[in-house]
Amino acid sequence: MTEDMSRTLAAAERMCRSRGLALTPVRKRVLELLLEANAPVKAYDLLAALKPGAAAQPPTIYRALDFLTRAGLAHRVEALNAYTACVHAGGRGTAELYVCEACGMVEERHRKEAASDGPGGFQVNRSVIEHYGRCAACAVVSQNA
Amino acid sequence: MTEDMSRTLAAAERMCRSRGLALTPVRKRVLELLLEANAPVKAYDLLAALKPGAAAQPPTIYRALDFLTRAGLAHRVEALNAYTACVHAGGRGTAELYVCEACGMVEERHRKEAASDGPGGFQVNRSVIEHYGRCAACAVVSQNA
DNA sequence: TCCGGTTTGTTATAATATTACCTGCGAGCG
DNA sequence: CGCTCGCAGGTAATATTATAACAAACCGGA
Repeated sequence: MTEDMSRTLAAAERMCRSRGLALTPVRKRVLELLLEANAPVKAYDLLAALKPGAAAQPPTIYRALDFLTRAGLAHRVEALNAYTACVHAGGRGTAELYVCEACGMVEERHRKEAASDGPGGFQVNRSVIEHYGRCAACAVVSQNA
Repeated sequence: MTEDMSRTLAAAERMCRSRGLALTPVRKRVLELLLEANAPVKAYDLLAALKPGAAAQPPTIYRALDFLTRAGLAHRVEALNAYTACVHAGGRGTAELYVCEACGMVEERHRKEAASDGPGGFQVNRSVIEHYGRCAACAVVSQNA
């Protein structure tokens, strides 16, 4: 576990405490697994990692993911049916994800706010913004190939 | 079938002919179904609509949807696992979708460029941009409620 | 203590999507 | 014509992703 991860976890704990959210062992463990992975993780892979041997059941993981995403501690990567830890624990506003298709790395930017409402008076509640391509390192490699 | 739909279909046919793509009966029918719906449609709903009685099998519909999305005639709505016809048949660039959570309507905007490349030299191939909220009409209704 | 809410466990099943293999059809060509 | 090659679609089976429904455990406050 890197120092960054410890810091992010600690920040998550503080945030939950201050908002009265329960970061239970299961939830915390799932967040750790997401942080350890350097790429989006599938729900069933988390499930397998959660209780090696005595396989946990799907609702366990989906409930934890639901909690984490609501709390702003994780994101669902819609186009991959996968999940990734949020690096700006509990950050407000829309997260914009840059997913490298070569190495899996996810960069995250937070848009300041509420994406200017849409065309013809459309009121935006929630936005999904995901970019797929190659991170700088992988772009170089594929150039050489 | 509205006049708009006929026009869009005709445009799709022209586009396919000019690019040497085969808009076969199955594919055309699926596109019609997407156009008739005023909201994103699930793959299995299309499947049911495609061959009432003699249920078609999943690959039929997924192949058609794959063709249509590649051809730029339809979009997959990632966060809904659903599909919607593209109103700018074959338009280039990234489509940005505004999905009304009340009535299901989808507005579509096309961003001109290939989305400015991302942070730290990230090269974007493909972007998913989906906004969820309320269209102008539904926003008014919910205000009155 | 008892109650009420929240979290987790457990079983079953629903919904979404893909693999693999086969059939048929039409274009190009000897 | 007869061949074959490639694409489109049919079919069966299965993989993957997600939820429903209900029971048990836990925990704080009245």
